[in-house]
Amino acid sequence: MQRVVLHVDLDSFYASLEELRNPGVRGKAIVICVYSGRSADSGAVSTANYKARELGIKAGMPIVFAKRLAKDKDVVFLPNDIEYYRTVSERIMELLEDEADAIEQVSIDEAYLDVTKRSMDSWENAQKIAEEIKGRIKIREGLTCSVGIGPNKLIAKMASEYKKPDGLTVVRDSQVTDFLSNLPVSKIYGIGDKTTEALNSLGIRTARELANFDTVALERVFGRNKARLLQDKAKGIDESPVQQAEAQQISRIGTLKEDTDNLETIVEKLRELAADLSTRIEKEKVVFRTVSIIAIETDLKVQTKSETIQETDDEETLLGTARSLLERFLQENPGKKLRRVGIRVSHLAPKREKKMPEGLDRYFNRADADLTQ
DNA sequence: CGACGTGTAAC
DNA sequence: CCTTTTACACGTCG
Repeated sequence: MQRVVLHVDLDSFYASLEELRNPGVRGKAIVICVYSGRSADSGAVSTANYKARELGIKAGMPIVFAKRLAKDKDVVFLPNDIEYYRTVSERIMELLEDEADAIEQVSIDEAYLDVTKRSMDSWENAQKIAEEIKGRIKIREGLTCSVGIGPNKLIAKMASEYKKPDGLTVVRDSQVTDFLSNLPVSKIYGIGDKTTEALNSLGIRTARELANFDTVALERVFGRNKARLLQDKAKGIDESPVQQAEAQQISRIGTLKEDTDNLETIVEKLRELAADLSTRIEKEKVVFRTVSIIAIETDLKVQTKSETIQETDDEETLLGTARSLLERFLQENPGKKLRRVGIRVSHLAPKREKKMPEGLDRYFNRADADLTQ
């Protein structure tokens, strides 16, 4: 079944929005930061616009590094304002919904669109739809985006990467092999540093080499599933549908003012995070069965601890469970101090509408819970 | 198999 | 000297 899939990626979204609402910074190098609050410049770069990227400033980099690169240059550092970015994002996603047979939002600034039907299987028509989308986003919001078009999500995603910013790249099914052939494996979506290293040590450097590599030998290194996944990617194969997936887990994480192993100090932070998480749980109308804490130590090593309980959506239960997990963690790791701490809920299920008076439901068997839609 | 924990990846 | 959030694969254990 041949498909036509678009990937729409808003160009340096956060930075562009700040330029739009603050004319004073237009045309300058702009760096959007997540400040952690433990010292003046602690935190990381969320987005750098293209002017800032020219200086070597990139997303994920510590703010202090970015400031060093910006030394003596005219660079604007701004704190992020996710609330505002989300508002604009929602408007754009609504606009995209009108342009697609199906849509899948993957992050605040990215979405896949299946346009197979409305393009009538024609790449030319798909390109017209993409131009239409780019025009609308430009007129309505003053923003540019990069669009990739391909026979599946993987190719659409890599096509949108191909030309940025304000790009439009079409990779027809007949062009997939050529598009990928000499691409370094590190540029394949889903292949990161570790996997690139492992592939390189097998002498594999390009997508073509990966696609043609002996499958059995690859399986010995990566296991059957991962090996299959890797070779599919290298061949541009991706059957996953464009559809909004239900959330599997929801989490919140925060940075402590200073490294500590003090129970009450950490619980205070957990309390904040649990409150925030509960708001989201309520908004999503879900219940959860598993609670985890995420402990990030001074050396940034991550450890998790989790417990599965009776299905609930109660904030007190959430915090209580997190607290007991934290107590266990501190007991098992005496002397270890935490830098950051997080809380997560998983095993989510849609919340059922209450049909009987408060509390009465506990007299009934809950074995049918899995059948709820 | 379900629960739990870790690693990898991307944003 | 360092953010945040999510997904998924996989190993291990009982």
